Amino acid sequence: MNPLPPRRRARTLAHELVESLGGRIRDSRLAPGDKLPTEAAFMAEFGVSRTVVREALSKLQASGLVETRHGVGTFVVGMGDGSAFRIAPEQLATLRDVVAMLELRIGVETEAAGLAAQRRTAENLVVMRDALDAFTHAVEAGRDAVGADFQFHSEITRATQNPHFASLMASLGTMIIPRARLDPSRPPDEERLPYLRRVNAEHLSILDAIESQDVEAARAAMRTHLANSRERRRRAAALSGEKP
Amino acid sequence: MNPLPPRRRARTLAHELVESLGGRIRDSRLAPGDKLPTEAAFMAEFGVSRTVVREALSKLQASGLVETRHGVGTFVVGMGDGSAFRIAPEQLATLRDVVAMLELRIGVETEAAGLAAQRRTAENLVVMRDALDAFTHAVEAGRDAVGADFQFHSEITRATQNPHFASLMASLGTMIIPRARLDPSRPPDEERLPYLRRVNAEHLSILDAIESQDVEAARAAMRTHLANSRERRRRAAALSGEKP
DNA sequence: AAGTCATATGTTGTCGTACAACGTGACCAG
DNA sequence: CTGGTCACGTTGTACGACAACATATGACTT
Repeated sequence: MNPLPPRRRARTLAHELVESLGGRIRDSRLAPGDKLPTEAAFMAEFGVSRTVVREALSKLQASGLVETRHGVGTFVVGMGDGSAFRIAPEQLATLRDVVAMLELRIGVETEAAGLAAQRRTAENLVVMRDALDAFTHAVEAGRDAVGADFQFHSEITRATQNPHFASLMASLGTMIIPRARLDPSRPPDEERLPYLRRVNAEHLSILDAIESQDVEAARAAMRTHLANSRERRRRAAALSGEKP
Repeated sequence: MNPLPPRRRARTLAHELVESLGGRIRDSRLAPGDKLPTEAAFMAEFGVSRTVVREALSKLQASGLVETRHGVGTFVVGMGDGSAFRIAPEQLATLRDVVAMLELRIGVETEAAGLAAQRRTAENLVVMRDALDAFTHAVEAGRDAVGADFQFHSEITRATQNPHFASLMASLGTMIIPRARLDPSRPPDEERLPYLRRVNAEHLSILDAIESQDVEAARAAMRTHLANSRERRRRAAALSGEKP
């Protein structure tokens, strides 16, 4: 089966334009200082209305890629994603996007777990245990456990003593958390309880491996945990009739 | 004469709206998860047309502050603080920073190599081979091979068919490349040649594994390659008397 | 009475046209 | 040659209309 089905048309026309123009800038078909075609030219080229063109240019402006001068035109100002990695909210709209996000997390967090097993301090362990306690209490009390979950994963990246891991995880988390809280496919409490207990068990085996400084076990436990999360997400989406 | 004359404060109506709404979000008058008023409500409140309102919301979207769902409304998604992952240039000054960067790359690119082995297209393979050819020619001619090196690694992340990997790699690369070119600890050409040949050999074994769709071999080859790079970097730094 | 489907309503997405505001360059008058 | 004015192209804003989408409402079926 194809794990990444052909992209669905969840994107708006303006998004496609942003993607297309952003690509032209990144591969230097449009260099900094160049003047972009006029809005009318884009209307003709892409067969869309001026509304769409203007919204696309507006987004590029906000991203700092281009600059528009009234009565003159729009100009490329920089090669954009130079050193700025952020996940646009609309890139987490579809199941495909969420799975893609989890794939990246598997890579980053598996390695982080391995490094954490080598380098974790006593204090790191304390914070992790506190986070798992908070997770457990939240689950049993029926409250929201997303925050504690994120705190646990976040502390693992901190335990690598490598600021890049923690920084990347932080920027990922700020996009993931609000989504998870508002997720419409969240099952009712009766189904959530065993589900969350299993997540908790997986967390514990990660913590055990890190505490005993078993690098390979930590990696394996983290990979298992995130791969399971991916499958759970897929199943929940299938149940609620979400299209792939 | 001056291609970019001093920018005057081009205060458009949309800009004022962006400022106003951005302020409301930052001082928590609009908390994450809240639903913003409808576009019609904004038209009435600010006395502007829907065009302006939509452009303002579009910019806020691009800034990652809000998210719009078709037929539902616009929602606050974050406070714009830690939502961007960027690597400050001064964070690559010391050997420790470079090693830390390589550790992150090991996590990301090892996973990317595994996914690439599963999903690479014929075109991906062509680009990779071209990049390695360019690398070889540059090495033999004594020219700079950093660009070709980066292109090879970049194409691997693209072969995952997962845009997040490619995007992250791109943002990493723009910081790494200029550094590598100006690296003062680069050994003279006599020492560089065998060093670069070995890098080339490692690249080839990665490509072989990806081509034959051997996931584990691709992962292992990539991990070996980056770990070796880390050690080579350490040794070069030690020789030139750099402090850890 | 409960569940299911169609419909109504509200909201965002796209389109089209029209005009105003702004910069630039060309043209013209002196 | 100099100065100013004017026409033109481009972006900024406005208004109106309809399509696409999501949710709520109510009617209908069982």
